[in-house]
Amino acid sequence: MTLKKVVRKSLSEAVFDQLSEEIVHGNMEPGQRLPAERELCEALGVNRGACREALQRLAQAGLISIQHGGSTKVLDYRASGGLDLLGRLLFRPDGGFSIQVARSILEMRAALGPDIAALCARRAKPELKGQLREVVTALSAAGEDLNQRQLLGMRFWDLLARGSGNIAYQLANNTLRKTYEKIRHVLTELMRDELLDHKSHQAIAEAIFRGDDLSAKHVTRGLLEKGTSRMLQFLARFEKAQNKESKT
Amino acid sequence: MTLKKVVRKSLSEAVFDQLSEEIVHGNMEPGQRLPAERELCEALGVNRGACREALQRLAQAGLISIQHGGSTKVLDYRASGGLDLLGRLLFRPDGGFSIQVARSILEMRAALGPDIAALCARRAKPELKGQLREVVTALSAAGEDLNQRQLLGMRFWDLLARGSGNIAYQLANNTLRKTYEKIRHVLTELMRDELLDHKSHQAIAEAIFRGDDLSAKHVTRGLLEKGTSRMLQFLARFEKAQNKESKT
DNA sequence: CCAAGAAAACTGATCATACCAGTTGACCAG
DNA sequence: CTGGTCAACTGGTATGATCAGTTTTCTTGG
Repeated sequence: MTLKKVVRKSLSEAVFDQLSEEIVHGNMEPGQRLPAERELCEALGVNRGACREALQRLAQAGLISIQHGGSTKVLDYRASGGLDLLGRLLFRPDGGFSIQVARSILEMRAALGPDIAALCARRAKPELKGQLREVVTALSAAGEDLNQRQLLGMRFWDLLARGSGNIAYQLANNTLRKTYEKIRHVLTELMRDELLDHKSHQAIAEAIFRGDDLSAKHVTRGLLEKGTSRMLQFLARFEKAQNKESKT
Repeated sequence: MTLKKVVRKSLSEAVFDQLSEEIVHGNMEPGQRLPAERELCEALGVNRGACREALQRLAQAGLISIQHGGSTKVLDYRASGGLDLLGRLLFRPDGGFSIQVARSILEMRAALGPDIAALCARRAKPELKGQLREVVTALSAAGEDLNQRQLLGMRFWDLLARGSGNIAYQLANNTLRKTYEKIRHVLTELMRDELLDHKSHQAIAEAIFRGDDLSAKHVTRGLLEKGTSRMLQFLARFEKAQNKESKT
């Protein structure tokens, strides 16, 4: 039996979810006016405070623009949204996930990963190296437990991002991790090869231990490119099938 | 005469700014309890609604964790913050900016840029190529007007990110652009060489026009590495001077 | 004395209502 | 056509009450 954490949603969060979903996947055009707060909260059956909290959050996410006295307008999320939108974009209303967004994430990962590893090799402090060693040890002990390997993989990348001394990488990694956590269970089998490639993970760690940035970058690139191309290949086939299906 | 847009801040935004500044640059430890809403709004002299709006936004930014019934706790922004934190991290309380954060941003830009250009060369549609051509034309007409070249440069990168067909790059670019807009005026002279390197910009555009991804990547890497290393060099000198100063 | 359970105190969540403040657009005088 | 006035609309602030969870404290039965 696997127990799942009960999610309790506040009203403002429910409103936020509904509106952002409507903006991202619905039929709201950029520039379109949102109903006035008083109308909106009446239509949604919630008090104005909850409604305002949601609207403020939407504005922070770059999905709407609020102007005192004027009306609230929908923005083009592609031009003003932040990286945290990835999670919402990835999942489609029908329950599946967007292949285009998944590809985007994989490409970004492949572009950043090697540089993160290289910087980590150059800058990591002894304490972090120790933690990294523990993760590698745990990885070699995890055997073929793919779920466990995914969790350790996240920790692996968290450490690399931290060790890179690059705060932008750390923050981007935070966002990507949050997105990954939501989708990793459907990717488990697809990532099998990458997850089981213990040799690469070990080689990256060892390159970092000895401060060999070039080697760290090179091995990381190999690991990610192999995993990425494999997943992209699969996604492309999947996409084709999906298109064919949607044409019927 | 240069007119600057008047900024009007709402109460909730002021509270948000103050608290996030306190968390990021102040002395609040992760795990520390925030005062209860009722105390907080009294201490700040604002109503509870404004206070709650700010707290909800802080939670969305990954700076605090709110729990119904329990108390609100400060999180470790390095482990849970999103990329939009960059802007706040970049600027220090004393008015200057953090060299470490600036370096991070430059490194990220250097890692992403070449891949963005390559993907754009592979995927850009005719319409986007047309817009890109206009920007390049405008750049060649801008002469040595560095301010104008900065603006066109932003547009240049916006187009590349959009043309890459990679939504993650677009969203990351949005965040980086927002940060850049806040600091670009102090970087103008420092970026002189990069801004005036019209040859590289033109070469990137032309590589994109003919779908030559490898060339686009290569030229972009050259442009960014040159600009980055120059700025990093300067920042390193600056950092040294700053350290020396802080020791006295 | 201790552990289980009830009660109290505390915290965030929701609600209703009133009023303040900025924007917009229609209208009118010059 | 310009500038000003005013009414209607929109978001912002304020207050006070109540609901709903969590944490702490205290009681109680063993």
